[in-house]
Amino acid sequence: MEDNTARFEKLLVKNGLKRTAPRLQVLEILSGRDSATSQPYLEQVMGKDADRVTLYRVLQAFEEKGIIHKVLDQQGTANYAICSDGCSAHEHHDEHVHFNCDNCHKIYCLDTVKIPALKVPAGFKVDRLNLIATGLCASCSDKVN
Amino acid sequence: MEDNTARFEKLLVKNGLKRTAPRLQVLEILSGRDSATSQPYLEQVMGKDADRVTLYRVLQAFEEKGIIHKVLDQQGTANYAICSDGCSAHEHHDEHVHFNCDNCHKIYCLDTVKIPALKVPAGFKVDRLNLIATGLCASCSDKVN
DNA sequence: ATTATATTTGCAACATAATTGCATTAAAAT
DNA sequence: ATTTTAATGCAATTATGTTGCAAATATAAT
Repeated sequence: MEDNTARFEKLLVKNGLKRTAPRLQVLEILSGRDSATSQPYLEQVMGKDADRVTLYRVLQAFEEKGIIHKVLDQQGTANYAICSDGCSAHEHHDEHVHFNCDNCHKIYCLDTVKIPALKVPAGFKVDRLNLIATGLCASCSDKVN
Repeated sequence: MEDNTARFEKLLVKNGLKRTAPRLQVLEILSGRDSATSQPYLEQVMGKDADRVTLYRVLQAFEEKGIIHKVLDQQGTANYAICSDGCSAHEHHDEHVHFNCDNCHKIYCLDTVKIPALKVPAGFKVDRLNLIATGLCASCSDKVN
């Protein structure tokens, strides 16, 4: 599947968004990475191809439509990853665990790991869960040993 | 136990920190609240009693010593809460669940709720866990009904 | 009590991150 | 082709966090 572009264009149209260069570029970059991508990184890679403000707005629009989801890392920096197919504007299915590596600082979406059920005190109504595990990723713990 | 001040002074001395007005004030404010407190709120309450920079440094020093711990809310804003007694500079015991209310935006430390054990893919080494639940707190879900 | 010291504070300047308004441009609809 | 609507880029502004340094203050030493 080399023709990502066509796929992305469809994705945009489906969500009522126009097919513009900055938007396609963001989708290309995000899809080409195995972990969530920080806003600063995107900004750096895109360079002068797109204004900083445009990037913010693209990310915001994508998030609202459920095309991408935001994960905050330990420092509170926003990181973005393309949502799996189940996501939509109204129903995010990103309740999987995010893994933040202390060494390479990548953020992995561990789609296979589900967050166990949780007992909360009476009266509390849980709507969403966000679990961030920190430590060493498989690749980095290999190198250390 | 109305004499918090004496208690706080001891806490500072124990951690090799001098007993200064801004530090005591931060401890007073944090201890008087039932949920984690955001940096902006602290800044607002302290007003011109302390410089913004001082506040940052006080919070940083407290965190390093294990006197308080930081929780990031959904927006990535730093929130602080006094650690329970088990905490120290070297060993934070803040692996409990934090609850972020959508309505009042308070952050509760649910000390009683433990994070369930987690299965991660081979090679990943988990060091710390941070689980944020979002929804309605007991007080707010009461009001709604 | 006074002085010495080491820490802490407050200020100024700077750096980074994010938002808003508005004119211009580009995409889609007619 | 023209119109309409959405998106971009720029400038200005606000929020957030950091650093260096001189002045002030808490504690230890005398």
